[in-house]
Amino acid sequence: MENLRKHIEEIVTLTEDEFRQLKTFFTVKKVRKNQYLVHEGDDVKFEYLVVKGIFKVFYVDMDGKEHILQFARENWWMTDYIAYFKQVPATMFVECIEEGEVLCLTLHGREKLSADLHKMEHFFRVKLTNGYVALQQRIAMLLSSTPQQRYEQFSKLSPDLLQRIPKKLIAEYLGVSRETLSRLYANK
Amino acid sequence: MENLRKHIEEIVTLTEDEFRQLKTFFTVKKVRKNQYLVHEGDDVKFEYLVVKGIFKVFYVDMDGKEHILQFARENWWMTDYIAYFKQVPATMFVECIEEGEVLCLTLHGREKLSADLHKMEHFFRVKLTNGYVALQQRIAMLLSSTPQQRYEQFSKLSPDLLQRIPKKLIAEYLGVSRETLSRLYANK
DNA sequence: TTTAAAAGGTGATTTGGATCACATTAGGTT
DNA sequence: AACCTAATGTGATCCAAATCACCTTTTAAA
Repeated sequence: MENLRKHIEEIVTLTEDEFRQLKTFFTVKKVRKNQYLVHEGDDVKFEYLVVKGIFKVFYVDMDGKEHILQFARENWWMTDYIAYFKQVPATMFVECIEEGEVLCLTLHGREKLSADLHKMEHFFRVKLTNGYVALQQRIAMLLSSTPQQRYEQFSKLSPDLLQRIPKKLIAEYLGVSRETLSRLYANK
Repeated sequence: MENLRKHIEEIVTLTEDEFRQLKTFFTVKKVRKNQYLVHEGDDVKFEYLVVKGIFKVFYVDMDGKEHILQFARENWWMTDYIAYFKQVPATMFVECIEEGEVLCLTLHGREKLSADLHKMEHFFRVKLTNGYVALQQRIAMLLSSTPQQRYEQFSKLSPDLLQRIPKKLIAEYLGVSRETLSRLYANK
């Protein structure tokens, strides 16, 4: 919960009272490797703030292939947002890659916090703004760049992930085959 | 300005006073076909709410090819959000496809409105939430679907655009070549 | 109404990656 | 340590879509 306060106060400052009120909306959950937080078909009750560990948000297409929408780590928020916001069954999975801990927040909690505390509505808006921009950049990348460029961009942005997680997953994130990715860094 | 009120009140209700205050932040601008609202390299002062007309948000890659991030029409918001939010030079263009009219809002105006009126912060958060979800769905599409499926999805979502704008632009939006797109609907 | 330019269609050719098929290595488990 | 499974690298083959080239049709402009 200490992290939570620090995380939020990167954007807005909270009084003791506000924080006391706020934290009642969050619950802590430890997660082991390979454990699912969200499974396709689920009714998605929570979004998660990662305190520790690494997670992937992915879906399985009609051919059974996995595609990763997001890697999440410390201080990242994640869930199947389509299901969470629209209150429809999940089409995605959220799975733990490296064991860790998350804070869980219900949609009701999120909306209550936003309504009660203007500050928190601001916090969520800023977060969404950043997320929106990041997604647009990802779309730009998917529309125009070659596997080579995608790989280079990824290694610049997340050099550590490159080491810590299987290359197969990186391929699923970049939208190239495992084999092609492998040949890329062989090439230089 | 009538549209503006209606548009905002789809999400929050405003008092007369609030609306009077709010509308001072917007300016009207008529736009002709082929006119640019944002040009690569620009300092992006505004985001735009489309009142009338059709617009495209695109960028030009290193090979000189255009890629369309967004089509915008009545009641859509648009700009080069990366440049607008981060206050860096534009890497994108916003160009008018069918003449129309937009309402312009500065980043300062947006932030002021959000700070002064909790309602408006809520409005923008809800809008961003929807936008975020839409972008995620677009990424999912780009990661997994075939040109065929992209075309079908697009014609389901925007059958009218299919008629009103050049197929070349649709190809640039879907991330397939003009020729491939042409052969797709020849096929059925 | 003529002329030019943009949009659209379609065959032929090329090609970047996907796919397939193995071999090798690294990790994890009992 | 032995065993099994996951991760990775790499050659060979294949294929969907890009590219190239050109023609027809539509639209807009002079």
